[in-house]
Amino acid sequence: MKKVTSTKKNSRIAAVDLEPALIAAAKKLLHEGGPGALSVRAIAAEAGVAPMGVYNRFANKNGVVDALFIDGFVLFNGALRGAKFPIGTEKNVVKAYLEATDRMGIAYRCFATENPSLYELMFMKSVADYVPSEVAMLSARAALTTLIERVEWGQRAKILLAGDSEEISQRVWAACHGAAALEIAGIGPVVDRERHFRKVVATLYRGLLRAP
Amino acid sequence: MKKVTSTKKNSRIAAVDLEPALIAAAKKLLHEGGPGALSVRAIAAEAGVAPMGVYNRFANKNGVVDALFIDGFVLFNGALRGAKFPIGTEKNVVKAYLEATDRMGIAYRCFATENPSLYELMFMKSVADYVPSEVAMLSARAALTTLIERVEWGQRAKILLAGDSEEISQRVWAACHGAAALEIAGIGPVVDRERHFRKVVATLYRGLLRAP
DNA sequence: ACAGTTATAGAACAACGTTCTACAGGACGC
DNA sequence: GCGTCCTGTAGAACGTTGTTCTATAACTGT
Repeated sequence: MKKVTSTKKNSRIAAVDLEPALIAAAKKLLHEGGPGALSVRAIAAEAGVAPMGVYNRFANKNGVVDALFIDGFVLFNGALRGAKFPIGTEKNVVKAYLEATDRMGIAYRCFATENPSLYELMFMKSVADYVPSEVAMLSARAALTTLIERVEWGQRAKILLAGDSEEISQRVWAACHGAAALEIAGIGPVVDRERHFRKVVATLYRGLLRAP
Repeated sequence: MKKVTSTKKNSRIAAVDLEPALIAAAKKLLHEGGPGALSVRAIAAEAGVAPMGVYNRFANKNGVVDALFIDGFVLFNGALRGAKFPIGTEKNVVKAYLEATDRMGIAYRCFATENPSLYELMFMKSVADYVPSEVAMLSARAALTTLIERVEWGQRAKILLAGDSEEISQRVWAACHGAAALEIAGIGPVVDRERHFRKVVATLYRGLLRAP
């Protein structure tokens, strides 16, 4: 084990930043083998360390899971924010807005289908006995904020119905999550899953329109 | 172990119909302790038998889970069908129809919130390494059929948009499931969960209306 | 250089799903 | 009615899990 000499006093720096290494190892295992492959021994082995290495950095296995959870929501939030949003100068604002919501739906689905195990971990309790920590819940909350901003934009532009933007945003989230979750679980007869997902989002937004 | 004398030839009947007893035991454990409490040893002990009793009746633990899955979908389908549906003689058909969809949404949410562990098992992969069998998938499919019937009713009455009723029904399902899953997972800031759930369903159906 | 702290590896423990191994007791041919 | 077969039973055992314990080795501050 190579150690890094520390400059901080009264503290000892461990093997080359083991904490990120463990998280990276866990992420890799999760991605390649699903939640079932996420064992303390496997994580430690992947990071080239003994199982105790995990417990020296985290309270327990769920501590690592929590890190994945938080990291996942950062990625998730970034994916949502990556969907270009109309500035408001378009001639047909409603059309532009709905196209933007469509892009965001696509981004949502892409995140879920490209990282199904991560998505399951974040939303589907796939890791038994794991309950998100307080800070994890905050990072989840941050992702909702993105949705809220989009909804409030639509409300200000008089495109969407007025009302509690937090609650309305969660309606959007619920629709997206439902479609994504059923797709990941392989439940339902729908074959063209992407089209279906976009239809779910579009239908919900149609229901939110001020003047349909 | 009390045995039941058999009249069938060349077969031996085991302790008082152990199979249903094991399923009942599993159901009780799931309901009281969540998916984590569902262990082969616990199921067997609850049914007053050795762990091998499980393997004599089922292929493995997932066999029991599959039974719970199927049973859950029968219950679920019954709950959905229990929501009274308009016959079509009402003076305001649209209003009656939307009230019926509201009732069905409430029934959906009731099932999920009253049997959260069962709902997780059915929809949220809460039992690791469990994949529903073919027949289990069929029972899940049967529940969707109920939704399809309701949607097709609305289409025939010219209330809802025309289109692939299977796909449209799954949109409804996705919205319901999304709201239920987020509620069970405790994700999202919404406080009045019942109101929110009904809003989700209502918003989606508004998006499906022919003439809003 | 020495004392003290601390992360480490590896063994150990309980519980898990599953398999193996005897054994007991009803069902069948006679 | 009797002996044999078969089958469901209990209990131990195996490998793996999360977690804890223990002894050791190595860095830190003086």
